[in-house]
Amino acid sequence: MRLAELSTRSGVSTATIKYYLREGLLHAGRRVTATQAEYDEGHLRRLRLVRALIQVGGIPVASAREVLAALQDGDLDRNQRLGSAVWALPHGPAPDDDDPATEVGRRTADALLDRLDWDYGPTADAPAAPAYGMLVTAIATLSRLGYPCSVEDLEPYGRAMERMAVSDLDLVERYRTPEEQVEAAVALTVLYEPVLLSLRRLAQAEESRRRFGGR
Amino acid sequence: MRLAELSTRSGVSTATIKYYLREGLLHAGRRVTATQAEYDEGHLRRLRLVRALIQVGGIPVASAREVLAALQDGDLDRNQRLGSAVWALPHGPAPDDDDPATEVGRRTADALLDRLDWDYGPTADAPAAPAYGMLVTAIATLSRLGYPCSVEDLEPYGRAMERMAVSDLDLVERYRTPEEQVEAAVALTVLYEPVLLSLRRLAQAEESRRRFGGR
DNA sequence: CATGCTTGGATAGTGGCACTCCCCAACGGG
DNA sequence: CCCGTTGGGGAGTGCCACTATCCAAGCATG
Repeated sequence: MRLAELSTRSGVSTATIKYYLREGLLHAGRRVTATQAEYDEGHLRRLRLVRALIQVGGIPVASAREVLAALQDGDLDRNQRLGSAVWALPHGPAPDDDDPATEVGRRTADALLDRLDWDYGPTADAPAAPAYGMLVTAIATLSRLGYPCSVEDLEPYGRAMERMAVSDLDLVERYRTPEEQVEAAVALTVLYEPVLLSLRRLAQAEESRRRFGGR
Repeated sequence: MRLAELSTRSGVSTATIKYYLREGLLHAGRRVTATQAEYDEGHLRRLRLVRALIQVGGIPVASAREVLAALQDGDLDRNQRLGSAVWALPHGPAPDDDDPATEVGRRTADALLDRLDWDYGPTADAPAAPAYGMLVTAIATLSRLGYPCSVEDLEPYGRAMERMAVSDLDLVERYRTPEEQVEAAVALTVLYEPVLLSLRRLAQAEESRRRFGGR
């Protein structure tokens, strides 16, 4: 199909598609002549994924490019590809080690990961995952504002996420090829985030209504 | 204290503080002379909250202003204030009703909220909560990409969020005054989001490692 | 009281990001 | 042959979160 058809079928303007082509989020179509190119269903599928990551998942174009590059890096195995894709997702400001609250955050995070028996914190031979820094920063910020969150407060959240991860991976394993699995993992990681956050806000509203009354 | 001291104590540049004052995120200091103003601990506290919401919570300045305005709206009771504060948080693009996938999303969301026995969906007399639209959009996007998520898939996530909401509200009720409670609720809603998301990513990495091996 | 630094307020400018507009040369159907 | 359409590419736009500059009014010191 031509660019114009890719545009109407995806609902993305040709200008934006050309922008994504330039930015490397979409690979070029098969060149038919010097001035025309042919796109296929793969392009349409990829374009829909890109839009979903950017618009619904809210991730920046540059991060999306890295995530997608990791998806199809033939040099990596399945677990590594998944790791580097998630690694490329935005993860907020790094912990500020000049701030004393960061020390609290780091200790709490380490104790929590230890309690949960996960091993993605910093070690001698591997750098900490970006999500680890994100966790430290968030705990530090809460403590700076005077809302301490202890390991005991956090452990149930960790356990809940552990159960979700199991069902996420179950879902991923329904797909046969590693390519499909890695793409599914990325899509589920990013697109379940708004699902979780909206459910949390709805649950809070519901619980607040139950406790404090009214609507 | 003077603006300069507020700046050093908060770690925020005077230029940025002046910007927040202009944008109404921080109320003006007590005017001492025509060209000098005095700030207090309340300003420092508010400034730290603003920075946390914007930098760690990632919410835009305009949304932060609305959230903070809701916090101190004396005309509302506790539940309403909490509701309108959370209402003002960013919630992504609204569902696109021209897209057939939105219909799927809406039906799934309605069935889910019904199953969970929550009542924050759209009704005859009240508009849907923004988080409802966020949920519909996310489910619709997943289904458009070919990742259907059924009510059965989502219910456990909803239940998990229900339990989190209970412990969130328990934490909020530790505070005595309604002002403190509402501020705590907003801070916990926003700042636990990165905690949850980072724990989820770490849990996924851990589970992926367990299933697929390696590190 | 003169001088020179600081303070707070206002206005304009900066850099990054995600597009979006416009032009051009090359097709290609009638 | 000719005129509308296509793809490529660079420049421009609008928004956002600051940030730099300017100015008049303090205050501090000699």
